[in-house]
Amino acid sequence: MNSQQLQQLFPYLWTLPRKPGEQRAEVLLYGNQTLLESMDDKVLEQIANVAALPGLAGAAMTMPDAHWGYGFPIGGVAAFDAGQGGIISAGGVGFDISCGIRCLRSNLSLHDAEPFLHELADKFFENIPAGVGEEGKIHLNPQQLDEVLLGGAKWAVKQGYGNASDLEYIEENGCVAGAMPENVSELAKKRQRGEMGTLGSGNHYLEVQVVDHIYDNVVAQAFGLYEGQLIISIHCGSRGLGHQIGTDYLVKLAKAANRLGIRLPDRELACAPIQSQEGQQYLGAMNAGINCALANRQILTHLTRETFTGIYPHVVLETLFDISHNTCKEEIHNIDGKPRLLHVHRKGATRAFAPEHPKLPERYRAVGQPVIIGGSMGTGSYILAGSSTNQAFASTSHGAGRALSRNQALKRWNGRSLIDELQLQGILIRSRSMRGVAEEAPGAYKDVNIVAEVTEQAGLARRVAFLRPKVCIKG
DNA sequence: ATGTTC
Repeated sequence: MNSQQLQQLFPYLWTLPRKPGEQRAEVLLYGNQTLLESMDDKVLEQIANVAALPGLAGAAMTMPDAHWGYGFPIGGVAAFDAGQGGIISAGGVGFDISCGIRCLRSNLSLHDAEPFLHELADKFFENIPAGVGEEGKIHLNPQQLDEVLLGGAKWAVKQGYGNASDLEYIEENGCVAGAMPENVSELAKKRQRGEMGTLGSGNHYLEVQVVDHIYDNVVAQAFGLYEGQLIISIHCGSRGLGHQIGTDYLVKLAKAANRLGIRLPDRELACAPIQSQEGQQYLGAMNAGINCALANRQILTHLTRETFTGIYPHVVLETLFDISHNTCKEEIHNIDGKPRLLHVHRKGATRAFAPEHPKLPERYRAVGQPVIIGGSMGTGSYILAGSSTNQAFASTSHGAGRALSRNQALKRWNGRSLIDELQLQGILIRSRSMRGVAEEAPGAYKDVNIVAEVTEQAGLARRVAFLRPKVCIKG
């Protein structure tokens, strides 16, 4: 986009001035000039549309990694007040409900693990189901699937996948309230019955990484991180179930908007008042989708431990944190100094509670919530910590963010040669889809280093550690 | 993101 149309408020905060007669709330864009210039004009159009939706509280915002999405931009944050006619939108959550990252810290250094990295890559590839429509070893009957939707990661731990300590370090302790499996279609449930414990495709991955650099020693110590340490990150979501909920409710919410006379600036912004029947139905289905994703990452954590232990019996893998970046959450935030209960849509945006937030586990209370910014294949990831300077409804960036579309990437790169190039850099890629690898070429993403740096400079979160990839399993 | 044009 052309940054001339924006007005700079602070070094890393911009606004889009309203045109005469334009009826909408304030739009705020976090970033520097380079990141904003590289964004599609559609991002601006989309976030201005969001700012025109009913019941918005405060400003509609984009994070430094924002890019064009369905209706809402990816990297978009918008909070709505149910009492003021505020809406909920499936496009504001994203198709992959509760897509997120589970990060595990190990008791091994890269030096210890170097001799068996190839074996680790092969075994992970063998044991972690990945790819479109790929099913796992777990097949659930309808009643069991409903239990997943109600119980989330707590259900998974009860089944023997992981332990109680995992739950302590998952957002919402592994299970959100308000899930209503009865609001999830039979088709959505059917699609999921064989997909628990699977990675999926696209930008999802399981990575073995090494802590390459520590930015903040005090916070790193609280997070249990040190240079040279081996880390595992699992990026995935609610698979077929979440996608089907999104598809189902786009239609239902569009009908509701029409029935209730809500004027939509874009039909992709299908939404309904939070207090309407359809709004409540979607909330119940979305919360079921969140629990599905939390259970999924918990089972994948178990498979990761099983695989790793098979190669290196003394490994200990503890959950550092598990955080989603596609959700709508009911939270209390201050608007003009007054606390209000809001529904915060974060689509491709990570929650980042500041130090002393009551929902944080004791271990992290003094330093803030771990925030995971996942990089593109082969480029590295960042661990950050929530900051008291955040004024974006406790939200921050979630990843590098695409710079080129999947089609553009396919024209420019070849999967096989990318894998060869990365292997020369000491990064082992395993994937069944060469097309998928080409679509995920590192060059198709923005520079994650700049995203993390600007995220910190903008006061959204503080950098704690940089993780360099060693093994990457792609869908 | 996605049984990748349900």
